[in-house]
Amino acid sequence: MLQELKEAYGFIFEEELLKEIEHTGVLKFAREGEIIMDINDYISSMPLLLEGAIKILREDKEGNELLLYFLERGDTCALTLSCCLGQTKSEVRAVAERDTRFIMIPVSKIEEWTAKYKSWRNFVFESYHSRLTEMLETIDTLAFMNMDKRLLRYLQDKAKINQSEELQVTHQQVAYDLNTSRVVVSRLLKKLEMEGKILLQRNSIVVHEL
Amino acid sequence: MLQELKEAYGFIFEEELLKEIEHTGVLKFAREGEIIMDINDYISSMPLLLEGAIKILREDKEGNELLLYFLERGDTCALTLSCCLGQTKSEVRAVAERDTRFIMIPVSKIEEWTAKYKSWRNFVFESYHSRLTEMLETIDTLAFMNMDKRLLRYLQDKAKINQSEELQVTHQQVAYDLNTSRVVVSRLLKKLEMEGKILLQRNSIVVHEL
DNA sequence: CATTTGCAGTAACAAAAGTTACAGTTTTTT
DNA sequence: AAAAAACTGTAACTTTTGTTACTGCAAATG
Repeated sequence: MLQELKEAYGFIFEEELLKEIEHTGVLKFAREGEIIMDINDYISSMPLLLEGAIKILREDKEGNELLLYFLERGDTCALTLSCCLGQTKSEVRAVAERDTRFIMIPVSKIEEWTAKYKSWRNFVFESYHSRLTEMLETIDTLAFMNMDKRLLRYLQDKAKINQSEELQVTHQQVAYDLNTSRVVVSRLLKKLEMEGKILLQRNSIVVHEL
Repeated sequence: MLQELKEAYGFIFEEELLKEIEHTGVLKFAREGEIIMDINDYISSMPLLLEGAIKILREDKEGNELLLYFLERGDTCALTLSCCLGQTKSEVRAVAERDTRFIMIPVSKIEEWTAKYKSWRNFVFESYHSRLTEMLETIDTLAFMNMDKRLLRYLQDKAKINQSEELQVTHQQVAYDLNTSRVVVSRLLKKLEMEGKILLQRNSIVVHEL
């Protein structure tokens, strides 16, 4: 585990903290599609991503979903952090976007390290900053962009996070993430294909403009 | 200043910290409508609200605006905090919703107190939590609600923050906050009036359901 | 191999939101 | 007092998004 830890966090944390993480953290693994954390779950530990990617979703009372953002190696979820420290339930759902490896850190250590290590404090604040920024970007897309732009942006983000131009998704899955309908997605995808920005295949979308 | 400080923050901060705040903080005053902090401003201090209310806005490249949330007594802006600590430019605009009194705390002290006072650490984390929660609510309204619901919710929030059922606003001002057009606002306001939820007058809207 | 299921394409229509234009007020300015 | 500016209401129309329904095709299943 130490080797993997160093690759993802060696540049931010000092040797001693890495050792502590290795010692107290619990290594976990989630298969693609697995729900790592759900809405209303009580959270008592936070994840440090080693490999893979996680998508964070919001849901309303009717069960409509919306993708908030992706997490990748070196990230943690500030919303989870916030839940941990405030002893509240999770406001979001975390789903493995790909097969994912991560380390879970218990709340007690989070607080302890905040007092003990400056690098950890910085990491925590940095995480809050990143997540706030990503939430702002999400708000931007919702408030200022039409569905066609949102869709293209989504495809580009997803391609980046999966490190592949070819996305193995159905139109329905895309529709869920964007909280719209399958028909709307099919329609706009066709338009994007006409414009030469993507290529449509059965169960897969190839994104050209990255 | 101490008296005012105690009223707003006496229950959260210990005596010693209150004294430090009184000593290093700079008391400021902003008239209704005044821009307290703008997009791309470099931020080196964070505000603690004593009296009044501030609205936080987002803007895109075309100049379209969107209200994110309100701050009131006892609040601080986690986005500002985040900017301070990360030495980055402001991502949002802060405008005095009413005449407002607040204390500005320089970055150096923010960091110093984070190490020194547990109550301050809690306050900082609590602020992050509140702001993340409010951003999530903003996202909910954008992603899951139609304009009529968003409008009613906006009016209720605004009435609450201004501690008055009667809002002195024009339809155009409402339209700016919700990033829609004046005509749409007028149309939906009329519908809300028909449903008995509000009363329309020139330059003012009376909100019944709170 | 026949059947069922899941996926994509598209038409036709409905609802929500945005746009343009103009009229009738009230308020402010000159 | 007359003119200009600001505010609201509304009609008519467009664009965007959502919904329903049906088709054809591919993949999975028995």
